Amino acid sequence: MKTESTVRSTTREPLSRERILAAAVALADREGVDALSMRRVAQELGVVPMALYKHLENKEELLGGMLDVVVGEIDAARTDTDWKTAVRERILSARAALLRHPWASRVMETRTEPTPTVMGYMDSMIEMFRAGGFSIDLTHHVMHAMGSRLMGFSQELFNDQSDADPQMDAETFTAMSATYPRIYELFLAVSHDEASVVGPGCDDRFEFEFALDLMLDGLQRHKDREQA
Amino acid sequence: MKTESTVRSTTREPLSRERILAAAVALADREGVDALSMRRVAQELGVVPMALYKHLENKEELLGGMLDVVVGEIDAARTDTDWKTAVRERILSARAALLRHPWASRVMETRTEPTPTVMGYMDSMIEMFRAGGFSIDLTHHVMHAMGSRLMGFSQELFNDQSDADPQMDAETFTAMSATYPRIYELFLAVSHDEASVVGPGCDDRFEFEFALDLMLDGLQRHKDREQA
DNA sequence: CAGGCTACGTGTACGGCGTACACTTGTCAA
DNA sequence: TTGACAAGTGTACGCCGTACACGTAGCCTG
Repeated sequence: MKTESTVRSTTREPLSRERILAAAVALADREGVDALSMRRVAQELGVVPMALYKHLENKEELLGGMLDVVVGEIDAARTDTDWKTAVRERILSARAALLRHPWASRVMETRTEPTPTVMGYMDSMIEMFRAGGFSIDLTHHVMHAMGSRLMGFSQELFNDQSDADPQMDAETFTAMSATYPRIYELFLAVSHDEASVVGPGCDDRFEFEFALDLMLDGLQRHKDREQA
Repeated sequence: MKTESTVRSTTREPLSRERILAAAVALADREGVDALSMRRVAQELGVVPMALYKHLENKEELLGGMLDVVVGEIDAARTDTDWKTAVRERILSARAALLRHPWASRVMETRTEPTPTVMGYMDSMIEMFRAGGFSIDLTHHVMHAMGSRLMGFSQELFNDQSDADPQMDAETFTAMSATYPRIYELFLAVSHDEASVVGPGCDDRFEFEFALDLMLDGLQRHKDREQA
């Protein structure tokens, strides 16, 4: 029947770059970036893998597009405060976006070329520092020094202590004290410290802001010295 | 002939974890980490892929072992100076090791669990701060704040401007000035600045040390405040 | 010296990946 | 009606990591 086939074809709404990216982001949020393959995304959309290639060059472009979605969630820059507050808040907004999409920082690290969206974000970040009175040279160094922190993340070397905690039995615990006495000592102190908070482990937000403020304060001093 | 086969079998010296790791590191140094597959490493050693699995659990362990090789190249901690000098020099030594093996930082970012070797390195790093008079709490924050910088690297968002430079034609250049005026301005200033150095682009070492000192100075201040 | 155990290297095979390329099909303008 | 064009399909290729069964050579014990 003509009508039915027409109905069916209009019922299944057509693919588009946006629909693909949304599905991919949702999949990565739900099952992690390791589960994200062209084939899997296609399956999620009820479509054959090669169909994606009508809207995307390749997987690289898919990943880039997904990052653009995340970057798009970062708040715009405030213009009604001093540079430090504005930068600080924006970076925390970026961090919040990355926390909603935990795969994003890892994908970002992997890529070599930034997308136009990311470039735009960097551009507006530069603008914030320049508007705050930073010289071109200092701003340049700042951008390097801040690095990925501008995007709201910093790579921790062992990021997963919250995971290892509960299953750590007494045996490995004491073994650790012999092999890595300093780490053990730190670990012990932190566990005690945070007894009031839910469970042991570090307060990630505090640690991030500690490091962020360390940098911002240092930059402030550099700027003041430069202008003096 | 018995003798010949005996000779042959002794001529081809047996595989070992060390030989495999060395071959893998050499391969990654030469052709990049993307070219590194179990099959490729095996081929490099004139052996069938599955042979590697007699000495290694899986590819994860191969990567971990490769990182251990790199970490093993980092100088030991000096004990004859103040904490800041000692930490600074050691981190720069780590950076030098990573520059010799450009794939290493990316591999490190990828992994979740640190190897015992890396744990040992972290332990000794903690020791340096503690010996320098940092409290346990502050040391803890320091470790988080320093993050991957402790291992001698920091992730830059667009790490490859030196590559894009030469082939950038006038057209894209002016297009950039319209789309990303602030990046353009920065770029222009930097290019001018470094005319004395060989070619344009940034002095990576300077940028790394700028950020490192920014952190170390900030930490110094924290420590002094704490002790006051 | 015989026999078997063990450590090490081999061969084959499986399921998954990204994606090239040739094909159908559905839509709409001329 | 037709025929061009865009969107989705199907098949296939060459990679990947690695499970598993199989030799085989060397040593240890009887």
